[in-house]
Amino acid sequence: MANERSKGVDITQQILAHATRLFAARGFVGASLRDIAKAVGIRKPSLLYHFNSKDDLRRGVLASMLAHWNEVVPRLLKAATSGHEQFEAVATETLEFFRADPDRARLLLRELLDRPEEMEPLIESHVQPWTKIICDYIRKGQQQGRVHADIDPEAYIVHMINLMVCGVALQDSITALMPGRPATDEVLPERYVTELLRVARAGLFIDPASARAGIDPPDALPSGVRDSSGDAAE
Amino acid sequence: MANERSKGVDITQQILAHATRLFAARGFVGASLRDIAKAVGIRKPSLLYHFNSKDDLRRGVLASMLAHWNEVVPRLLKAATSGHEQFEAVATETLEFFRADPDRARLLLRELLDRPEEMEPLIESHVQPWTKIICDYIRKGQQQGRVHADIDPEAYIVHMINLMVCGVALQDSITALMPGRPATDEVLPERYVTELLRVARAGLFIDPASARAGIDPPDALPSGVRDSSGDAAE
DNA sequence: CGGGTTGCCTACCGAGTGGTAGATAGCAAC
DNA sequence: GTTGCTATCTACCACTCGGTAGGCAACCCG
Repeated sequence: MANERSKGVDITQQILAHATRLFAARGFVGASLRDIAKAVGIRKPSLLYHFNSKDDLRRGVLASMLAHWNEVVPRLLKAATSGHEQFEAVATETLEFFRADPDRARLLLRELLDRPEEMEPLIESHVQPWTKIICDYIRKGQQQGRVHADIDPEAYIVHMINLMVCGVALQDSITALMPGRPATDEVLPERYVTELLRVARAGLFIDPASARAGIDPPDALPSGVRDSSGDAAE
Repeated sequence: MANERSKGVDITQQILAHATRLFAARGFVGASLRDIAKAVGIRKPSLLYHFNSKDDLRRGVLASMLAHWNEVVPRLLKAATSGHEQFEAVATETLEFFRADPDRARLLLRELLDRPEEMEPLIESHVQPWTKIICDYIRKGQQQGRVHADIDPEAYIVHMINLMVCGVALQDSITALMPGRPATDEVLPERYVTELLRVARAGLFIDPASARAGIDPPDALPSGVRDSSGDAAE
């Protein structure tokens, strides 16, 4: 046993991976340390050698997810400040972060339900700054007349995040609402995310085609107010 | 029922109420029978006299919620078939069902995460019929040119349900993203739901003002006709 | 070589879990 | 009174939980 002491993957990373999967699937209290250790292929005390307590493991799993999030942040920042297709880039980049591993969405969702007061500072530090940037983007679009004037930017962003996180977390179970599941298991998720992005665009842009053109990043506003025929704000 | 010989309120209903609250707050495994019994004011074996097992109690809680849902169904049906403001009525009626008791949303969300295969038939039987009705409504609106042609009706509905359920379930924790929380605790939820309904309208209607006018309910056109170029954009 | 560290193990602990057995008290009908 | 039913209780059960104690083998470094 233990011939391969220097296995290719760090045992700590293996523990984090399996813990993430089981926490996401069964919840924190529902996934026992024994089960996690068994999934890794070790005994429970060995697991507790790497993480001092179950709660320590939970924080490690959370930190691991946030570390992955921080990896995509540079691309997100670049996309948010680039000249074109800002909306498309930011939205799809964020969505793909969760789609790449739906356990991230499920884990985040469970933690928000179980420990909202503990998640609040994490949310504020990791995504609050983004909301400000996107709010500026939206308000600029409103000045240019490309974005609905009656948007509440902060609330809009919260709803879009909600849509992405919960949409991915519940994708398997909630698509039971959509008919034609048999034989279309491949294309259904695509329909699902395509419509999600369409809703996001339609909720933002007066002319959805503007989503691809983007909003002029420079502070100038030469583009005239286009097609503001029926502004039915409340 | 309503014999009222023992107590003013049926003890079974008290158990269901407290179990709903604790299951929603801590999850099924996180809420113990002792805690639920203590909340009611009885001992654990007394609770197990009314519900044969913890799983029996869980099914009872679920059945209780579905019973409440069935109470609003007639209003929903009336709203969906009335001549005007169909969209507004159905959307707000559904949203208010969860807003009236956010534990319903949290409970539903947790069950979808914990037991998706068990929730699937419940979803199909209780909300699948509604999606068909609303899909017809959307397709009719597309024929009339009031609704975006590139909507995927089934997917759109799933996203709106997702938005309402998860939006209410996470309202307290997710609004941490929105600044200005202090001193505005009263108006923030209103901003939140107002924007939610705005997103739903904007995702549906080409001219959001149509939401209040509604779509002509009489079948002016044969409903079998599909739109001409309804393929979703990529 | 020998001590120290690392990583994993078996065996065990107290606490808490869902669930059961059986006694008790109130009440209604005969 | 007696019987029977309902609803609650105390006491207890087997089991699982997170966590600890201590031993053991393999490595690193002097």
